[in-house]
Amino acid sequence: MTNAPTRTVRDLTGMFNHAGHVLITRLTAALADVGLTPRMQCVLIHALEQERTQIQLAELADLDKTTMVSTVDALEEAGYAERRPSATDRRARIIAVTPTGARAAAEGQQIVDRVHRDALAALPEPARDAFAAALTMLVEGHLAKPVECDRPARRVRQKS
Amino acid sequence: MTNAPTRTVRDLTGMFNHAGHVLITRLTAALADVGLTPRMQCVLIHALEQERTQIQLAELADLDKTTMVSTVDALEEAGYAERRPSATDRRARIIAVTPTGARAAAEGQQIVDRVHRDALAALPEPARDAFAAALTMLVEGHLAKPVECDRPARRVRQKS
DNA sequence: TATTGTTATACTCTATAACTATA
DNA sequence: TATAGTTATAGAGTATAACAATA
Repeated sequence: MTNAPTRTVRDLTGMFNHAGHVLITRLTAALADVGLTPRMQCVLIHALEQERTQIQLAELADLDKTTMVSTVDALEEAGYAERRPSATDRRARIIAVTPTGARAAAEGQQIVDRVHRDALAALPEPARDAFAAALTMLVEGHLAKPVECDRPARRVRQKS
Repeated sequence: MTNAPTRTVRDLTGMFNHAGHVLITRLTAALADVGLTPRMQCVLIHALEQERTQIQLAELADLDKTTMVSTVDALEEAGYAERRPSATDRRARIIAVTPTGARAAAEGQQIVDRVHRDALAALPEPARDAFAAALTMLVEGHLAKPVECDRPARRVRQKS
């Protein structure tokens, strides 16, 4: 018996996109309870870890710097964060998380983790960790970065 | 020793979205060689299987019927398909694939399969089929459909 | 009254360019 | 000259509503 060739997987792309979209929808609905969007939550968490500028946060959250502006606007309006001048670079703004924002972020992270855990819990125990490990391997390896493309495809820049 | 709790997976949503985006980019670049977009390819293949109306194809390709109009426009312009009146419903149009379109679709499917196979080939053999099976299980099961949501999240309706 | 296909339009999000103030 | 943040705008793609023809 020879090794069976890898079975062709139909619609792999569609499955990734579908799963991502459903999860974004769930995160959006669940995080609304604490006044956050997935994007705000992502930025808030990274801003909480250490002093970071908008540019640094944009990089971590995979956002354009222009998108970061409106995200920080929303965080300020919600009272969850404040722009403060950097002590070392007068061009840059440190995003300081308020106590209220820190509480929201903590609750938000529990929500995010729960949504993700619930999703993976649909897999039988032996497959669960292997699936997560394989997905991580793909995303960090072969699927790490897109090819350059004349007509760049529409993108969903949504993490969590 | 008790069972270890499922490790929290960071950024599961982000990984799905990222993988989907990278694959769309690759498909878009690769399919351009045969004059197809991923969306055209998807519609063409389903139209080839049997006589189908635009609405039926829209359902299969997960497209809005208005998006289907422009997709079929593109297919006609490329000479890959034609709108023909349905024999049984004078409102409906059957999308008939031309011989040229059939050849393009066949080449396109090989391209799609190759891109997907290459992606999965990045996983070690024992994990490959298990990963595909788990992803399918998630998408058909727990992540089958999004929750209803006040502010519906932006969507990438891209299959293949 | 409901459905197919079409058109037009609004809306959301991304991408780009230009500008300021600093470095 | 380059970078951080901002603003404005263009661009791609989705969603919605309205319409004509037909069921």
